[in-house]
Amino acid sequence: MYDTMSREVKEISHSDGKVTMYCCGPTVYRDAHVGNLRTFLLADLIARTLRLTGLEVCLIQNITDVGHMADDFVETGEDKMLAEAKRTRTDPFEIAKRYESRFHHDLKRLNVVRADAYPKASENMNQMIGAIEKLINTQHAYVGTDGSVYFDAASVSSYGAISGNKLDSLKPGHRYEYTDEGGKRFHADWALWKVAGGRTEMIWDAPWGKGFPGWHIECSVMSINMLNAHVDVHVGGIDLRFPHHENERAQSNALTGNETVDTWVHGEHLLFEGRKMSKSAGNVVLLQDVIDRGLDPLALRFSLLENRYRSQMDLSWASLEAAHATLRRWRTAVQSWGNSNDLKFDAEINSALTQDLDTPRAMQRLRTIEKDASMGSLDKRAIFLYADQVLGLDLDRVDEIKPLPEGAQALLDARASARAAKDWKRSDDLRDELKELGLEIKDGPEGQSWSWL
RNA sequence: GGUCGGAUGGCCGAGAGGCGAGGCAAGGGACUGCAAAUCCCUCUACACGGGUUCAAAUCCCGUUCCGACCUCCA
Repeated sequence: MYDTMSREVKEISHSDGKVTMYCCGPTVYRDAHVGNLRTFLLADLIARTLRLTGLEVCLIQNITDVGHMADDFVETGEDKMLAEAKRTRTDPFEIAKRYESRFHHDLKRLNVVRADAYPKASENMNQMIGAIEKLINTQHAYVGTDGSVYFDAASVSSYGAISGNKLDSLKPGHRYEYTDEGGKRFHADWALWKVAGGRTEMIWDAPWGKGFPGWHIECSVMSINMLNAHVDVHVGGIDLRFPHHENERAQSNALTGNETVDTWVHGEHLLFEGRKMSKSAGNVVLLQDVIDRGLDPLALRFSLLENRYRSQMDLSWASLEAAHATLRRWRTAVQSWGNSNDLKFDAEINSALTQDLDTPRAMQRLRTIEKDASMGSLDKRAIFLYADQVLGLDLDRVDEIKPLPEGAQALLDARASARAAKDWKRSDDLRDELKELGLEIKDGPEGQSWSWL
């Protein structure tokens, strides 16, 4: 995989065949949109590919339910969680709980294999406080003049290694007006613990007074605690490269005394119809929107697989519809190739996936196999099923046998007789009626057949 | 200003120095009572200017344009 820090494609490390993975998860104050899901899918694809090669994977994905945007408290006036809570007049923990369960629901619909654990910031408060104390004791952090605790960026000499940002060039003034937050010694320092100030909700007791943790510390603490202080692969969106991962790296290395993360993998952004997804552009697309259009949620997965994770990708309804059509065609084909559950190793698919996760090449290989007249059906099916272990498109899915809606059978029979009598008008009308019940009618040489729309 | 990516046919998009990915859309055909589905065919491109090479979409230099990140973000 391509490592953002060394800027090269490198082998994933492991110890005794076990790979530890960490993926920065969602802040649960709203639904994850399809762009967020692209990053979560990336972690899934890496984990599945590693497992395909026989490695054992332990994946941890955090859930931020407190503290996000704490650094920005002064500028925006509100924490995202609390703002949403206030807007909907709901307890902030209720909001977190609701969106957390929706997050899991979306992942399931996208066939993302569950992580081994989903630790929450709010449930790791003591560990975070302990880590902050340790950072203070080792001179990496200090209590600022406002009572909050800050990390001393300059105390980690290699700060900036991931993003290429140097402390000097981070000097304020280029794009943003520097707003003095008051308590810091140095502009690049960031908060580990914010004292509550006027805030009354989502605050905890700590040696420095009631308050809440900074956003970056949770990932350091959870990854170190749950993965035995070493992360082989760390996954996240490209925008987290700086400052989140830069700060996380500084904290983690200060806590463990060595390079905690071996490979930093960043997924590029997903655009929708040419523009970055944002509320103001009005082009935020949720998985539910895809489903509401009558598309299989896995059509989204299909579309995402057709692009490299390191490239910006432009998604559109046209590409989702194309993916949906091909997905259906593949499932029909796989079904027509038999019902064996055999898997067949394919060198090209294997090398495409294991060399920096080249999913488009794997998909292209499947298209070639689909058309290859010299290959037998059983082999085709076995290779498709082999690839599906990573692609996760449910290629062997057989449409569930739902009972026919009431009256549908009578309509089908009536249409069969109408066709026999060459009463085309009536036949077409009946076809329309059946369509409204969700049945698609196809006339073939052996008479009519139907399938679910 | 700093750092990093891009630029490929109507559209989306792979490209590993040398027999032109693929998909979508469109047009034509086969099959159909019609439709749908399926199959066949057609449309053949690499931002611009130099360079290296027998050979460049691919490597090098320059130019133009676009995007991302640079204390909100997946």
